[in-house]
Amino acid sequence: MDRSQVSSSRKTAKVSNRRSKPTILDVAKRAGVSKSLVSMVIRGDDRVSPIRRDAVHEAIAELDYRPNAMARGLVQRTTRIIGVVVSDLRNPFNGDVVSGILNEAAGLGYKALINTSDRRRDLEKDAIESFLELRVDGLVLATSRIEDATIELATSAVPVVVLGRKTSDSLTDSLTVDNEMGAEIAVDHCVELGHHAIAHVAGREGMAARSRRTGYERAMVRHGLTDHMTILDGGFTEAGGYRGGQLLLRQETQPTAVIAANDLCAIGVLNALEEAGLEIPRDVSLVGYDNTSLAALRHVSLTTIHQPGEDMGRKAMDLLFERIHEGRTRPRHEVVAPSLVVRSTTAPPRSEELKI
Amino acid sequence: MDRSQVSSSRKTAKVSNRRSKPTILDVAKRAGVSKSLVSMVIRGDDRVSPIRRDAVHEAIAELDYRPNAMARGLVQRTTRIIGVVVSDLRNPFNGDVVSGILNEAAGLGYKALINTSDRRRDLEKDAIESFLELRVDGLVLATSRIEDATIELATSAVPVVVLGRKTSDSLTDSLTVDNEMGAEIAVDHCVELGHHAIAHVAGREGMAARSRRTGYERAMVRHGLTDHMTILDGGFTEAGGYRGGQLLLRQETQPTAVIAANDLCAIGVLNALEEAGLEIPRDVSLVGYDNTSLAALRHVSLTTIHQPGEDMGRKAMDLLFERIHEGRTRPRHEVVAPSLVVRSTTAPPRSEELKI
DNA sequence: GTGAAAGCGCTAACAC
DNA sequence: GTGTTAGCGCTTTCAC
Repeated sequence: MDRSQVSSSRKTAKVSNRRSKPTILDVAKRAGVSKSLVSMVIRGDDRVSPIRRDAVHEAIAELDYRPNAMARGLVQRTTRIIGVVVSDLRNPFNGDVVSGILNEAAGLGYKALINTSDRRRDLEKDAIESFLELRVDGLVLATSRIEDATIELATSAVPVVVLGRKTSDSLTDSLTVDNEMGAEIAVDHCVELGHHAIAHVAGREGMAARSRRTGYERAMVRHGLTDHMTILDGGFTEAGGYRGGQLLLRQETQPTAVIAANDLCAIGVLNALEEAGLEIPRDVSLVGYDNTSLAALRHVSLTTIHQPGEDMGRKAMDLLFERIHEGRTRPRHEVVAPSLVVRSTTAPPRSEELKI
Repeated sequence: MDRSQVSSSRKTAKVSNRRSKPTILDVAKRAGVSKSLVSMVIRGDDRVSPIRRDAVHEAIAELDYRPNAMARGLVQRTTRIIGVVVSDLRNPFNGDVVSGILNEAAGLGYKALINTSDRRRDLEKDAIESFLELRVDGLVLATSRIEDATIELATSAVPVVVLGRKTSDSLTDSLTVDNEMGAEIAVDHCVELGHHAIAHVAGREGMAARSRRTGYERAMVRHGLTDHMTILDGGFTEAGGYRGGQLLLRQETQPTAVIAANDLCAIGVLNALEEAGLEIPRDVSLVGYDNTSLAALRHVSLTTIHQPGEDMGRKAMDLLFERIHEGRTRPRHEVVAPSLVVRSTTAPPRSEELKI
């Protein structure tokens, strides 16, 4: 009711009226041209005479006009927006992924918007639903525990790429890091340094834990170190690593190198070993996994396996683009390679122990 | 051209046609009612007969219909979306803030979308501009180094709350943590434990560094410890803390407690002190700032100052809501209180040193 | 080169 | 209770 009063007074108070924003029509009137002319200027159409173009630009500046993305999206049936759903914004790795998406998206003329389920599984569906109602052009799902049904739901509406796990349906793209390979690289590194007795403090649950364990086993077999294989119960937490470290100390022949399930776990192992008077890497070499900011701490300086978060983000955006603009319909399941970051927790074994 | 062919064949291939999504009209036809009836059902209007309501719901499910948020937004002139711009998604603190916004927004019937400038100042404006074109109902700017002009630009279009620093203009709401108070709390804690010689390894630049330093000074004066005041050059990094720690070791009368500029800095101090053979907290007590995940590590277990990120997010959303729905126009500048988290790096001073 | 007119999908009066 | 209608702000043929 008072809304109509406001809009009827718009004509007299164009600029200062902060309630209803100027429309393309306001710009057109002010510049003395038609709506469509303004539209063309905004889109950079070159068959507009310079005189009018300037007039339009001036009017836009004076009115502080900003095109309405909803109106445009409605008619163009595309938003040039990619929705990104992440499970946990507190995890810096997701920050890397998002950063990669953002950069690649910008280069391709897209914008990315992020929504998080805040670790709550029931919110993942909401987050996705919101994006679908917004009519995003594509979706990146970086949330490992999401339900298959939810993924299919999204896929039926828009191109989707799932990060961090393989998808069960055959329609959705996926992008994963090769956890087996990561663990193998870690073992290879230790072997190259001269270690034979290499233990693994394993994670407890989830695909990542299983794959890393498998990779460890495979590498040990490949190097003919089957007899030296030791898998200890640990977990992805510092406490789990500590537990694993204590188990390690009780082994009759003590390993000279340890591959931890992740960085946090490695810190736990470190604590347990140091408490027992061992020195890292003099007495025992230690490799983490994930290359979190923890590992980079000088105080820790952990040799670890890096997952290329930014690259994954970029790649995810590329996969989306292929579907949106190049009409690809066959799903792709990309696997990216992790890499080794050598810091100060690995070294050749002590000569005494080499003789064992 | 072929688009029109697609839509003309829509009638025959309603469900399986994944190209153009069903509209409210498709639902209406299928349910044998009018558009507006469907609209009412979706909005939960209770003056629709149950028979028709069911028919509509059925049609919606069959067609996998999803309302178009853009079309709705266009006519309602509101999106019920809050835009959140953060400078760095790798910083877990921002994760807390976003989480708070999200939760509060959900309770108030809003959704929040996040965009990041990825630490690049030139992208902040873009991020904001995108949100404004999307016609978000409000904006949370959690990016400390943003330019004043950019803030004003945003404020002229939509309610804005700036996090982490006071705003210079008198229109925008702001929400800050009291850094002075935080440092004072840290000093108070040490004094209560019996310390007198309390040093501060300061940050190098920025408002936060200055405020924490001022808070330290004020508390020392308040406790009559002016003679014991020692401010060392450090920085917000681990290396900076290490440097500060070394300076500390060179003091003629050595402090029994240290307040670091932040947690990272505290880790650096810790390293320097431990390398010199000192034990924490037996020989020296240490307080960090920020309560990052680092501080919680068992290996570190740092007493520190916590900033209530989630609360701030919630509060930011509340401030926005006040403007949007309660028509507040006078700006509010809220300051929230930090709190002390006691862990294992602080203890009473050794009795020998008490006698000094 | 430029303008008129027809929608994009939806909501909100307003009739009945 | 239900249908009709008039836009929301924009792009896009299609004339001129």
